[in-house]
Amino acid sequence: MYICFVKLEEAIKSNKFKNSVQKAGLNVLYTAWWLKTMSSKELKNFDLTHEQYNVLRILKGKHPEKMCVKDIASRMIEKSSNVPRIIDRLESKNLIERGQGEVDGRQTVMALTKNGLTVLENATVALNNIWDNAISISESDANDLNNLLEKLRIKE
Amino acid sequence: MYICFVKLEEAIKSNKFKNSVQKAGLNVLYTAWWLKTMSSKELKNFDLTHEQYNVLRILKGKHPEKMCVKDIASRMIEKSSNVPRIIDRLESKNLIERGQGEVDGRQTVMALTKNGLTVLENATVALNNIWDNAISISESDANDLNNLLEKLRIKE
DNA sequence: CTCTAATACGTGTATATACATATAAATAAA
DNA sequence: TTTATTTATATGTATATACACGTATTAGAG
Repeated sequence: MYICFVKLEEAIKSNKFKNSVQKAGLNVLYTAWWLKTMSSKELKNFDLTHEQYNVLRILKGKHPEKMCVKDIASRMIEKSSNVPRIIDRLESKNLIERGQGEVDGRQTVMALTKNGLTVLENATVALNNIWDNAISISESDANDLNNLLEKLRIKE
Repeated sequence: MYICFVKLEEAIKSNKFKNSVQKAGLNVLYTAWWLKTMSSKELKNFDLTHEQYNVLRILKGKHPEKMCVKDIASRMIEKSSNVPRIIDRLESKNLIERGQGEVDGRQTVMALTKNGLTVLENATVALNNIWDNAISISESDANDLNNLLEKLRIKE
């Protein structure tokens, strides 16, 4: 269904790793690329990019309350995302409504439109389906994976 | 030293996951972003992007033999990388030398320059240092992580 | 051998990342 | 209050991603 090499060695045609830690880093990068590619293909059916979907999903977390740019940015997976520009595109597609903050005049606040909520919900169903079908790992293994990834990121 | 939230819940300010599998997917995406950001900051000292470094590293694998665009592309971690344009930038910085393929006239073949090899080697030392210091996981845990990631990508 | 199809690469476009800088509003300091 | 500083967002630039399409060259069918 999707390009996917199970073995990292096959994916990048190399088996020269400094150690297992370096291999794990590259494996995380490759797996992330695979997940993003898979998701993006599905989201294309809804005329959404991965990042646009992410913003919509974050907005739904507070719906129908409005959120400001900063709050959205702090919830993004990729912290260096340029939220104002992602918002531009969502607004031009009438998926969100944007206005000036009333309490703080510097803020731009926004919320999902009715249309945005519908698109998000449909996209979510499709995306959940894809993930359920493509990711073949048990809940227990997923828990182990979560623990290992958080172990990897620990700062001393 | 670097922005890093150990717990995913903290990183994306959410604990509403459909299940552990979904959380693992998001965790992989966040960890990949963290690794890339960390690496890019270091590579900036060598005026290289993550992707440019990746191409140089691939070229070194065959050095001093020349490689064609297709061979490089097949070894990239992110398969949708636009290799010709990454090459443009490496050539303009005199890190690689590019020419027409002799056997197959359609091919563009290239190899590291002396300067490119030096830059790559220095960047590699710095990058290995960063990874050794920032990634706090044992070889044994790294092996488990590799197995789980490859399990996740298995197609039935 | 000629014509067609496949392949390798380059280029164009929309969107995103990463980061520097600008602008306007709010807060703090004098 | 007036000024200085911080904060929230917008904008600009270089590079990258994702993908469509164009072009030249090779390979294959007849």
